[in-house]
Amino acid sequence: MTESIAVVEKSVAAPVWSTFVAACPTRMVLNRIADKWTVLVVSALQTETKRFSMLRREVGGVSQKMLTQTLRGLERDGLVTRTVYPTVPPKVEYALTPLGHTLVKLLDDIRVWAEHNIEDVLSAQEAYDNMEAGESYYASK
Amino acid sequence: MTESIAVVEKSVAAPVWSTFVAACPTRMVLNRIADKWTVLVVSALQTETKRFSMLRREVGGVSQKMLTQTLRGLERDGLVTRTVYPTVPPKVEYALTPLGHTLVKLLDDIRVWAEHNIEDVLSAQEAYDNMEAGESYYASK
DNA sequence: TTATATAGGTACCAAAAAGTAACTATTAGG
DNA sequence: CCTAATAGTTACTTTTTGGTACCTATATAA
Repeated sequence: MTESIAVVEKSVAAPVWSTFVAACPTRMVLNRIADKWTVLVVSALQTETKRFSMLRREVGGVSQKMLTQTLRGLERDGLVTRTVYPTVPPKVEYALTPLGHTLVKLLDDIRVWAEHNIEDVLSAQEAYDNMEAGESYYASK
Repeated sequence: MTESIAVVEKSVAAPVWSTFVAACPTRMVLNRIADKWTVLVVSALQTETKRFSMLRREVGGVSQKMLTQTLRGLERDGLVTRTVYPTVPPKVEYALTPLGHTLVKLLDDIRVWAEHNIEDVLSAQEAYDNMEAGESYYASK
């Protein structure tokens, strides 16, 4: 066991986030937004408060289980509020918090970068996939 | 099979990225940057070109396999160049491309948002975890 | 009486991601 | 002849994530 995953370890003035640390803020944010449904759910809530079944209809392909799981995670992180109306049948409304709205801006930045560079990435992938035959270029040495 | 994962499907003027689509640029970017090592590798290359073993030392905890895999992915997407010096023992240098450098800026945005809001998120988590007992607040109806 | 609607929960299964350990090639140095 | 150094590859195992199907409660409407 020569390699230990660093765990917080407030040691001597070291570059705290330089190695893999699960508690790194950047990593936490990536773990939050990078799952399969979070971005779609947040986007769906961007304009208005919505009920569970409405979200289920709008976010195509999501199962009940995954929608619940996603919403619980967002609620736990203070990005979404959950309001239960104890009626029959039940009514539960989900809404972005102010913090959740700032996250939308970040997602916009990602989307902008993505749309701006997707062409380059795709053509790079194509070029890479079309050589395969050891055409990796060597340096003159 | 009532729920099909939408696959491109250039249909009637529909909100193309509204449902889950693997080819969505935003999703591609998230898939690229959200794995366990990519951010760390890109960060390590931010300042200068580095050799494989140097990266392995700097990115604490990464295995040979995962470092190779991560670098191959970045190379395929045109974010990193790989230069082989056919010496013995081998020498291989990795460097960010201009496109890779623009990605660094995006990662900075994410890091800034994360560091700016981590306190709020952590306290929200704590609050959420400390109720558990059905204290979900009900609306007046 | 039975179906319907809403908002879930839970058990089980499949697929994907990541980790571990062992193996490769080559040449220089002792 | 044996070892070390670099940059990997491969097979196998574990962990994480996501998906499917079925279960709950309750009041109303037919």
